[in-house]
This record gives sequence, C-alpha cells and structure tokens, in this order.
Amino acid sequence: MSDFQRCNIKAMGRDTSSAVALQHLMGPAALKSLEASDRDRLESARWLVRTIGKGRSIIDQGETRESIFILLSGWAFRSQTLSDGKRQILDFVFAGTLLGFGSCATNSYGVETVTECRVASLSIQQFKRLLSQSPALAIEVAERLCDSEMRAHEHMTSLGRRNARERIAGLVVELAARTPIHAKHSLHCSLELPVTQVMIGDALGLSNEHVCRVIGKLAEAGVIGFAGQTLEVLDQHALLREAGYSEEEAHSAKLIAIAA
Amino acid sequence: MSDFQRCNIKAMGRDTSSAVALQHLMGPAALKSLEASDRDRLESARWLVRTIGKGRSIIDQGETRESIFILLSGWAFRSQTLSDGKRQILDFVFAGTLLGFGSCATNSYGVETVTECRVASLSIQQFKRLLSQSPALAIEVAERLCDSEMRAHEHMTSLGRRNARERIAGLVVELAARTPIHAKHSLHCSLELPVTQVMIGDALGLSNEHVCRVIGKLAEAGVIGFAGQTLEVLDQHALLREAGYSEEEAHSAKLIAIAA
DNA sequence: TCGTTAAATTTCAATATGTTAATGGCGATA
DNA sequence: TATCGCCATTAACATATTGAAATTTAACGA
Repeated sequence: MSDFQRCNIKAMGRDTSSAVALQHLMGPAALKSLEASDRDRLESARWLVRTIGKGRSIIDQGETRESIFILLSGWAFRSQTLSDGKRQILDFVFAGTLLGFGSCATNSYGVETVTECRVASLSIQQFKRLLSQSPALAIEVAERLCDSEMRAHEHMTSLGRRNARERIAGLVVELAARTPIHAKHSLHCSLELPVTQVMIGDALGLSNEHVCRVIGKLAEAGVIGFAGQTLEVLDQHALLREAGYSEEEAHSAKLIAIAA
Repeated sequence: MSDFQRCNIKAMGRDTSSAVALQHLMGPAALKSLEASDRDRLESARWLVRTIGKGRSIIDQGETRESIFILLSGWAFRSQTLSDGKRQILDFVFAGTLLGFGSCATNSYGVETVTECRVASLSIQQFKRLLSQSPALAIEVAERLCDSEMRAHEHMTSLGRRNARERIAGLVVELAARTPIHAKHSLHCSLELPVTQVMIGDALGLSNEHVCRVIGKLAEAGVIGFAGQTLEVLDQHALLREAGYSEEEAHSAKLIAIAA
C-alpha cells in the first residue's frame, strides 16, 4: 500500500523500465515518427509508478474510471465477474499493455495481478491531452486497441465454437506465442506459466475439474505436460493440430520459429 | 457489382447520408473540436460509396487488408469461420461502425450484410493520413474501438459463463438498446430484427435447434414473442431478470427509458 | 402460379460438460 | 510445528446442449 512513487519518467535515472514500457506502448516505428517535442511531453508527464503484489487488484470492475495504466512488468489478467460470482477472464496481459482506457464512466472490467507487477498510471485527463497533442501516439493507441480486439475476437470464437480440448490447446499456443520460450528440440519446448487451472477454466469458460481432466488427456496423448508452473510442449505439431490449425499450418512449426 | 460510385462527400449534394455517417463516426463533440481545415480534409477524401444487397460479403476473412469501411446504413455482422465450417458471429453492426481497421496484414474477420447496406470505403493509407492530420479524429476512433472492445468483452462473458437462456435474453436486451424500439405500454414494446435463428445461434455459440427451443420457452413464460422479423418484449422486467440483471436493475426499466 | 430452397420446429438419442464431494499436497502463517 | 486455505486430482452423478432426422412453414425466383 505504501509503495507509491510519484515521478516523471525522465527523472527515473537508472530505472528505465518505465521508459522502455512507454516505448513498447508506442512501438519503435511510432517513436521515430514522433517529434522530439512530443516525446518530451510524453516522457515528462507525471506518471505514478507502483509495485503490486501477486493476486491483487489493479483496477476494480464497476469503479469510476480515473486513470489509465500501463503494465511495466509481470503478468495480469482482465476479468468480468457476474452478480452470482461466476468469473470470465477476458485476456492475460503483459508488459506494455494499456489498461483502463475507455469512454464509459465506470470500468467495465477488473484487472488482477498473477505475478508481482509494476504499473505506471496517469490521469485520463492528462492521457487524453497527450493523445491530442501527438497524433502518432493516438494512432499507436488505436492500433494497440485493434490488436487487443483481435485477440478478443479469437477468444470469442474459441468460447463459442470450440470444445474444451481445442480451447485448451489454443490457449497454450497463444501463450507460447506471447511469452518467452525455452526451446529444447525441434518439437519440444517449455514455458513458465504462473497461472492456475482455475484461471485457465475462467478464461476458457470451463470448470476447473474439466480443465484438469482435459489437460490429463492431452498429457496421456503425449501432446503437453503440465507440472507445477512449467508447461512442456512435447509435440508441437500435434498441439497445433489439436488447436484447430490445418495440417499444413501445423507443420510450419510456429512455436519454434518464435523461440529461435 | 456495378453499383459503385466514386465521389467525395462534399460532392454528394442531397444525398447526405455519407456525411451524416462520418459525423456519426466522429461524434458531435469531436466534430466541434475539429478545426475547419481538418473537417475539410476529412470530407474531401475520396470515399468510395457502394450499395450491397442482403446476405453479401463486405469484407472477406483472410483477404489482405486494403480499405477501411464505414457502414452508412443497414445491418451487418462480423464473423470468423473455422476450417471445419463452424461460424462465430462476433457482433452485429449498424450505421456509423468503422470496419476493417487493424494492424494485421489480413482481415481477421469477415463482414456480411443482414439487410441491404450502404458502405463508404477509403484506402487504409488515406485513412491513416487523415488520422495523423487530425488528432481529434484519431482519439474518436480510439474511443470507438474501446466501445467495440467493451461489447466484445460482454459478449465473451456471456459465451463463457452464461447458459442459453441468459445469453438469448441478454442479446435481446443488447439489440433493444442499440436499435429503434416501438413502445406500446410501460412494459411492452417491439423491435424489428432481421436476423435468423441460425444467426442468433452463431452469435451465442448455440445450435439453431437449441435457440429455437429456448426462444419457445421464453415465449411460454410470457417474456418475449418472436414471430417473423418482429420481436415483442412482453415483460421487460422479466427479460432483464432472465438476462442476469439484479432485481433493482431490472426494475429501473432500461428499455423503455431508451424508447421514450 | 409453381417449384425450389431456406428457415423454423419437433423428436430422440448421444455426449460433453457441470456439480458435488472427497482426497492429498503444498506453501503461508501464526 | 500445527493449522489453515488454495490448488490439483479423481470419482460418481446430473444436465444442458449437441447432432441427426423428419416435418412444417415461409420466402423467393422462374
């Protein structure tokens, strides 16, 4: 609760992770296209940087929207909770993600940390002023939102039209594509997933028991292994096939391509 | 195929629907904040206006992205189709919706018309130039994307965590909130829905048979009636309750408030 | 007007998934 | 060290939803 730091990015000295995340938010291309004055304005905004422990809330669903947040490091997820307590995880988010931006007066979703996270926040007012001063930044934000929307669409299609096995395989593929991978052989790689099976269930619209059952079956089939926090991709072609990719796509070996 | 019209908005004379849709895209507030020069640029862009019959495709999933589209009139939906033919409708879209904007090289979704539609299109290149020249427009686009993302999130939660009855009631509430309503009594109103039960099923992740069954049950219970294209909301409090709203929310009579 | 096709409807059996409950492991905490 | 709670796991059982098949109804083009 007391780990707040009010500062601007320029004044952060050695601790450049915030500046890095802002660059991440804007993307290298967008950065170049920015006027020096715009970049100055952006970096001298009064960001509030905070460290938040695992399993805590960054944004509460339903609260009035006051600040936007940029995730600087760590894992978190966005979720909606229904009045009867059922929870839907909308997506997992990593460093560079813009959170809490929207036109509705209250937050339509909550954000909770999975691991310890560092977060930079700025009042919506100030953020909008930044956007109106720098079209390049506004466009970058719009494109980020498109990416996020695209992932939401894929996720929706999984929820609506794929069975449990396909959904789980698909989630593994997505996370493998978005997180660091330890490659071993051409087919075999492993990744550190700090998520519980309850979270997987809440993300995929499944009960945790069923998640457990199906992960077990995928393990029996020699596709993946999931012990502790480490997920082993034992046969990535099979995994891609399980996730619904066509035979050719499955053989273009996406996962390793990213790891390499 | 031959119903193309190349024109700019200014030159359209009496036929102001395009200009109206652009204003819709930007919103009245954003319009005011625009410099006259920006507005000029926007309106004199070389929009391509087209009329498309019902049941036709505006954007094909997987094709390379070339233009953005603004729906000027009519109903359409965005969807993703899996390799095995299963289809997920992502959302229904109406006049003013921006379609086809994104950072990925190919269209991640397709767009099909439900009724006859008028559509204005512009090359992505030109649209991005517009955005970079007018921050107000870029911000407006970003906020539109947020709205769209918010609806996608609600939809995801329905798909993942609600049963068929709640999903159908929820969809009716959403469509009632987004389309013109004919009010009759304080509880009774009706709306014209040009959608088939197959579409409803594809939107909600259900088989058309099940949609039919559940709509029948909601009709038996005196909540709604669905004959032809007309959907009657017989008891809006009950409908809101079925859709998962709390007792108090259900009694604040959202639907009629919008109709009034 | 007819003939053709899509949409809505109803039945039934098959099944994927949820629910409830009980267990053991494991780390946090007093 | 003992306790507590979270997480993973497994089982038996309940049920919502799918899928196939057959029928009716409505829409549409020739």
